[in-house]
Amino acid sequence: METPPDTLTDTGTALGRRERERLARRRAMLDAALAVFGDKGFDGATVDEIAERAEFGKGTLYNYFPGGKDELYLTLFEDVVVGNLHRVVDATLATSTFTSAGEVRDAYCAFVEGLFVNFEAHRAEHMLFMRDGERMMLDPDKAAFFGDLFDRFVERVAAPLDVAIAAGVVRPLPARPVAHLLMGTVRGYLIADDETRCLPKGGPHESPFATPGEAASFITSVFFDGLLAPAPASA
Amino acid sequence: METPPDTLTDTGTALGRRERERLARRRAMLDAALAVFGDKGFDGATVDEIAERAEFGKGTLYNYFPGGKDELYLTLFEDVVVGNLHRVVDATLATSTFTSAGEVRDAYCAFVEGLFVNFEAHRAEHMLFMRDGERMMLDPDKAAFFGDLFDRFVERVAAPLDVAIAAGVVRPLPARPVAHLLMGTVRGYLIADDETRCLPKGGPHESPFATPGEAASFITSVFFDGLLAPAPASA
DNA sequence: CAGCAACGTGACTCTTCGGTCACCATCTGA
DNA sequence: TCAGATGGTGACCGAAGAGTCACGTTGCTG
Repeated sequence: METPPDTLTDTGTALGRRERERLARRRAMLDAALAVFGDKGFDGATVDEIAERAEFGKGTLYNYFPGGKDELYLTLFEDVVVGNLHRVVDATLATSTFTSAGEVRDAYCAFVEGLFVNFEAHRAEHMLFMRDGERMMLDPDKAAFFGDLFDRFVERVAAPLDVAIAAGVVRPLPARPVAHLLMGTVRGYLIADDETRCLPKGGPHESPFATPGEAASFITSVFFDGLLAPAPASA
Repeated sequence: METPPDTLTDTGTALGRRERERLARRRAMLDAALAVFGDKGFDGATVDEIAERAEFGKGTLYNYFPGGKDELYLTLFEDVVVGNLHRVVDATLATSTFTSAGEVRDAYCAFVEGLFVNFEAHRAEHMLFMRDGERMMLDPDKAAFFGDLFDRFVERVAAPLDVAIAAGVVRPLPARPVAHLLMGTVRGYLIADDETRCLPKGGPHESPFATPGEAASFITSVFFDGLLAPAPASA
């Protein structure tokens, strides 16, 4: 399963022991940061807690990440977006050719389900993205960085739609706005779903969908088939 | 235009001068808090800045809002949700009866457009909601408060759908999840749209829709008609 | 084993910010 | 005009947290 030299995950190949240990420590710090950020959000997290969780002194942490809190966050953020989200696209949308409506629907349904499943499996990472990404965009320097990452991702979601539109199986709507809308919808759904999690069980807040698959086909159904009842020809 | 004694906006009627001044000051503090929260977010805002902007001493502010920052925020939040959002529902969805697909579509299109217009007009308030509402939900005490407000709102968005479903003009999907989805979508759209605002003009991030009306009919079109091309009977 | 370099460490500093309170202004009523 | 109440004020306090640095430890080299 040799992952390509993605970010800083690689610990396997023939590096000196020194270097390997260094990378392992770096990794441990990122893991700890992820857990804490995911739990408390960016502002709520403290460098002390991250260091403690990683079982290192705070100074050590600054040796590895001179940029401190920000650098930790940005590194993780890039990991999440390029890592998880693109992996889901790869698995569901990358190789599609789309000659029938069913194919498009299925592909995007799988895509949305993939996002949900991935979200379940990497809740902390995604909460980072959901909760704090917004605020980061306000910083003019960082805005370009985040905008770029997100755009590249949306582009990959939109491209198959262009194919489907060209094939005439999807209405000729502007593909990028549709992709944006789909992502916004998924994001909105996940946030709402996450919010219910903090509330007392059994209340009116319970999510109506038991599995990611059900939630995904619900969204897909709305997006692809629309809300309106088909023309009442067969009354 | 006598608004009902909504929250704390009422300054008109026959109260003693003392009381009127008191309310006016309170109002000024809330306005200042709104501006600062909207600009910097909850964590970024400081009580000092709010007090300064309201042109009062910090102590005075605590005389009026003993609960401090939290109380200011929660008061504003309730204002936004019960005020703005419910007003939009009142204006677009409240009196609908729905006997045709066109009526439903139009009503929800007007609703979404109303949200967009309202958002433009009250950007600061809504940024509050968008950016920090999420984080507030994490606090178990406050979660119930927010969940309730949001639920009451979603309920009002969902109810007309039930009518339309009963009338057979909308497919029998679960109305509350659909309403949730619609709100999530609008929220996602607004956030994405807001993000582009911080980026250099003219880049690839430009919003493709010039007016709230265009954006609203785009969303409505996707939601009601779906993405799929109609069956190619008339080729 | 001595000397040295590399590196982890956490106590410390410095800043920021939420919240308090003793003090003072102003207004009221006798 | 004076006493007392009402209420605004900002200097102050304590907590919290980001980032630093002089020190100690480890392990390599001659």
